[in-house]
Amino acid sequence: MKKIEVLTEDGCARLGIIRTAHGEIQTPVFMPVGTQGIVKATAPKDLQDMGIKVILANAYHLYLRPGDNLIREMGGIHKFAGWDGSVLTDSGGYQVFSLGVLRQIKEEGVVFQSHIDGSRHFLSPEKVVEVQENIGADICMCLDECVPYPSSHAYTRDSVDLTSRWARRCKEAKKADDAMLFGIVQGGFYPELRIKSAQELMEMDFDGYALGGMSVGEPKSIMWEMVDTVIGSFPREKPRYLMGLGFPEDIVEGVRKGIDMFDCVIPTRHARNGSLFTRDGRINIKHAKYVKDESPIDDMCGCYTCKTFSRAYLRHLFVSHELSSYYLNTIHNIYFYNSLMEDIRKAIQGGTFEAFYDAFKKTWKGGELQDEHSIRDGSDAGRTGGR
RNA sequence: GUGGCUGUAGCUCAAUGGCAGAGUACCUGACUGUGGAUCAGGGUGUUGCGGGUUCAAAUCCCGUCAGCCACC
Repeated sequence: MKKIEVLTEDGCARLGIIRTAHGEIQTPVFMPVGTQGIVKATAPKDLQDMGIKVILANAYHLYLRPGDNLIREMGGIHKFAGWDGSVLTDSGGYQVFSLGVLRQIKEEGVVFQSHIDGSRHFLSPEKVVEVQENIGADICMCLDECVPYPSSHAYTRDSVDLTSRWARRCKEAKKADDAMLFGIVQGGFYPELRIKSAQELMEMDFDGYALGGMSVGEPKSIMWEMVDTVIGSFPREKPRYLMGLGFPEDIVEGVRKGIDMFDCVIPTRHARNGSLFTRDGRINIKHAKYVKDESPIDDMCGCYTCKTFSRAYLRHLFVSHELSSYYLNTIHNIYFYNSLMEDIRKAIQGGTFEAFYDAFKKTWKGGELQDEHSIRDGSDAGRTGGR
């Protein structure tokens, strides 16, 4: 069954539509992270006004607090959190990885301690699906094991096997017909294990395929090599989701390779840390050099923050720890990412994505020190992809 | 007016004759399926000022200025 309608393709880049119980999502799409069902420092209306169609919530966090059963009693996450758009929930597999000290992975599932109160919990693949259905997610993710970098071949192989067994159990546990369930490809940075993982998941026929365990400390060129290794084998009519990425340059690169969906904490977390995106790269609003800067963050940006405030005032708000700083910065960064995705879709639609890609590479300066590194890696990966 | 106490980084304060330090603030960097969190790096100084003693003074002596307290 068709889970994404591919409207047009430009090279490997795809323009498409994913239809969920809460509307249509044009792809390629960037999903802002809203762990608690809401994007930090914003209100749902702000995102709706910008044209955001889908956010990413987190089953692990919502399970611990306020509890998935409570959310179900309150009518589901959409009603509870006042969000009409689509919601994708991450299963908590990544939290098991990132909160590693507290966890124990067994065949049955994961035992872990709450980071909130230290209480012990057990999450199985079945439980994770139940939690996401209670929450009322439009797109659910399987429980997976995200292995650190570097990990041995033997450990990674066993981990892929476990992730596949868990994926099958997730698939069998799923009841809700109106929700999709995505499988997550693991395999660390061993091409044959990535292929094995992808093939085993495809045999189970998920609604979409995610690439997990990326950007965990490995060189970017290796990460893109893994994407190249498996993406060609994915079915055309299923969404492809690169989990946890990334910076604008990562997204442009991913789209070029055929990725449809992205999520990342960067635009929102960086906003709260004063790091703001412009069409040339990133600036940090806390820097003293902006103390009398009357210009907006980006004079080409159409967001409320840029239309209303100077860098000088935004710096003042940030330095003063004024709450509005987090709001205004977040609004800007999400608007920036959304505009980037609109531009990308427009380019694919017009068959000019390659030109867009080249122009982006030429003008984009990434972050401060991160710049050269990212662009160099991106270029290498780009050549590989072009062959 | 007399006596006493205090004066060191933007702020609060350490260092009792031996390389002028801490917390905070500030400056800089990191952050990739979110802790507005956190982590890493940086000392930014006429030790109120001017003399003196000493191999060596924030430290001891003299003078002076400022703030505070007590007493005329």
